[in-house]
Amino acid sequence: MIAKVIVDVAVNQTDRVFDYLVPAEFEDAIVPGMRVNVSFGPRKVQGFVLATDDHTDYDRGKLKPLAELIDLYPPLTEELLELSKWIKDDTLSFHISVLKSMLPAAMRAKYQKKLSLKSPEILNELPLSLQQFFKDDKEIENWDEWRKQANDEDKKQMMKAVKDGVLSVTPLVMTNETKKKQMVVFTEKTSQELAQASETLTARAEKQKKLLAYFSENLATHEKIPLVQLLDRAGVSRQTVQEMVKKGLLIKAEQVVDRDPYEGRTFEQSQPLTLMDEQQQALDPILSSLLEERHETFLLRGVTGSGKTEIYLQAIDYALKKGKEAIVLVPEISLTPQMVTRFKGRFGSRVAVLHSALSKGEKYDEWLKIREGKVDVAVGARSAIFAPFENLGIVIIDEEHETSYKQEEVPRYHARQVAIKRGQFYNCPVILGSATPSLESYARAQKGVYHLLTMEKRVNDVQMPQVSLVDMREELRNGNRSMFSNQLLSAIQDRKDKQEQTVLFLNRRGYSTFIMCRDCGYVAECPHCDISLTYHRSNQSLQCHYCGHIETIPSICPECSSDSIRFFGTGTQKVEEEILKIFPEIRVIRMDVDTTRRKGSHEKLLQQFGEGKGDILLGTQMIAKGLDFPNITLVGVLAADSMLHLPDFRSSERTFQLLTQVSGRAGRHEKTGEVLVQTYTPDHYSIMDVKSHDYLSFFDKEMNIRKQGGYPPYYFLVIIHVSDEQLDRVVSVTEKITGFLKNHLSTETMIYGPVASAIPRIKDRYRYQCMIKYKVEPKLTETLQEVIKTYQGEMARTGLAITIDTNPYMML
DNA sequence: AGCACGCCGACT
DNA sequence: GTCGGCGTGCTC
Repeated sequence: MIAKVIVDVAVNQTDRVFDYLVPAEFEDAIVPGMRVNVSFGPRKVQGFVLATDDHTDYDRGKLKPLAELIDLYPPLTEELLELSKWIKDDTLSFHISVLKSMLPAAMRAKYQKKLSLKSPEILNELPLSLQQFFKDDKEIENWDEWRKQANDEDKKQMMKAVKDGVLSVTPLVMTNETKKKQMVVFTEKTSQELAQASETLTARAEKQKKLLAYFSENLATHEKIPLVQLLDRAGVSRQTVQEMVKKGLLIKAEQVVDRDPYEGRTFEQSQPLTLMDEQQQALDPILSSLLEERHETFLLRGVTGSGKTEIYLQAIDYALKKGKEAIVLVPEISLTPQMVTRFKGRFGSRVAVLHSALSKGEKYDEWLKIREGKVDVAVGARSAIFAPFENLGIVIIDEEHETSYKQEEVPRYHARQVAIKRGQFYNCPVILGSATPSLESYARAQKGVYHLLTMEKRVNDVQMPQVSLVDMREELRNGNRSMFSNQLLSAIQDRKDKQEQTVLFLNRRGYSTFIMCRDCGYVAECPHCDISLTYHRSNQSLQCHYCGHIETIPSICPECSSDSIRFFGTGTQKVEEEILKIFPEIRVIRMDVDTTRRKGSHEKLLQQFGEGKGDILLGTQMIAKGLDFPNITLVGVLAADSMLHLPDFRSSERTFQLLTQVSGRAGRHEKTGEVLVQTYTPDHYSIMDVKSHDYLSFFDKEMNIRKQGGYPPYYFLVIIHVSDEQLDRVVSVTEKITGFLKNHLSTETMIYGPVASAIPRIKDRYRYQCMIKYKVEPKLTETLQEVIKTYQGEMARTGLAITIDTNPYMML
């Protein structure tokens, strides 16, 4: 038997199957989708079995046998293997990169080199300084790691010893998919036997008697108790337990436990809510698609607070009743406790949550529950789209317009496309939900490619919040130079008086604190990147967000020696300070990367706010979504247009989506909500349409602009990034690529470039790009592959880097 | 990617 | 005469 294997060597030349002989002992066990260890050239690597058959085009006599099977059970299903082929073609990634990204991080191979003494008796052949590392059978577990922290002399000696054959290097392939283990204690004796044993103990053995008594009173024979728990409950020490183990009365053992990240938390069981007419009308077509086992993509556009989640829940419930499984994708930042609680509350322990805040091990455990069929709902961020279900009944993508569904590293897949592929395979519906659908999706729904479902009303006929625009130019003219308009200040005061809550939203994107000289206009910039340095208050430094360069804050301008050098821009910390200056008695809960870094702090802050322990919730992106507190009646947006002018054709769309999203936080229940949007461009359509809650109007205007500019959804995009330390090479390579594309692609396709990227230099590397806009281009993949092939040698030898992004989201 | 093979310069 | 530089090519 022959196995077709994709090896874990991510380069162009090895991006194809390699044939291996399957040793007779593995023939019955081997299944496509399993990981295997194979020798590949002179080394050992991991690989994935794509298929097994009896055929090979290679010289049979030269085939190597595969070394070992890693899995008892294939982590990837046949369907996921097929899917991986489509993704690698679509995104021009290496097959191995796609396969690896389908698995939880804990299962991805780690390669290390172990350094050990050839034989123990030659220890004294080593230089004296190195002997400490190898005496008493010691070894260096991770040679690459060791080299990073060792001094040069030791390193040199060590390498010489390897060369002289005193030390040997053993390559290891490993993973860390270990399940959590805990020590448990149990007894094989009956309680009578324990009581008898207790009497034979001396009078001084008080603790031992106590321990035995605890066992005979509380635990049945063979019943296991975790060691930590036992110590706590019986009130004895480890030594006492150890003593009893020695005497053969108790037995200690290691046991694998299921790590449940939500252990110990109870979720109140929720029942399906009665749907409003509009909701029912949206749900019905989904249910019939489920009933008829027909693939269909639905675009559910429902205004904020229209009850989309309830529709998801009921659709899933229906799928589960048919014995099928469900995947729910939620944007990373909105994987809030509130969302998890709703799913856990309805489906209880049938839900696995793949949360970015979980540890590698916890994620692996959740993944395993899916693979082993212990759960039938997976809720998670982007990568949860690869949940290894085998009888998928429905896929839901909440906040479908979110850009985080596009992976920005290789493989650059979009979860929406992957979801539809899986839906087609399983003949099941895919639901894309959003209050502000992406232009791509809504255009498809209009064309009838997706089935459009609309909900214009909020649940219980709650009114949409009143949105007012505050013209900050006007404020400036009236002498208000602060970041708060008078209107916003009095509204905050008003809520404080009424004991209602306020959400203040600061959009940090394209808006950071930088340092500038007021006399000569000097701006502190990174010496390695073409970008200004950001002021970090916590350690009083200037940092580059792209390369991590840190420097101290100059007290005088390095250019003109003036001392009027100062900070510009606004951060959440600054806003908090300013608020407290104006309203010293107001309680502000600030949520940003700094205050939510610690695990669980996100949740904690929201809980505090929910309990009314704060008057104002101040934050960035992360507060825009999903929060639902009845007492929020005011939402203030400090700088609505801060990202409107980013060099990205989606900036208007993002502005509209984000503002609509934050506005939706206000007045979701009995109390009506008010939204104040501060802006310097109040007549921009993306801001005006937020005021009138008019998605369709925004859609039409934006579509027009996309049509004129030749952007999606009218055209498809591909961006080719080229970077290198030498500017002339970047330019010439990009030029050649552009020319090549012009010669090989159809005449209707537009090719732009070479142009410098929006940030022309990062980490001392120059960056150029070339953009392709096309409608139909059957030769695209082939042509792009040709480009990669042409430069693969140069990329391997030198620092030249070329990356291709099909359907890019990051234009920078 | 790694690693071996292989063909030209400065050294015991 | 040999050690070692890194260009080239292969890995079932």
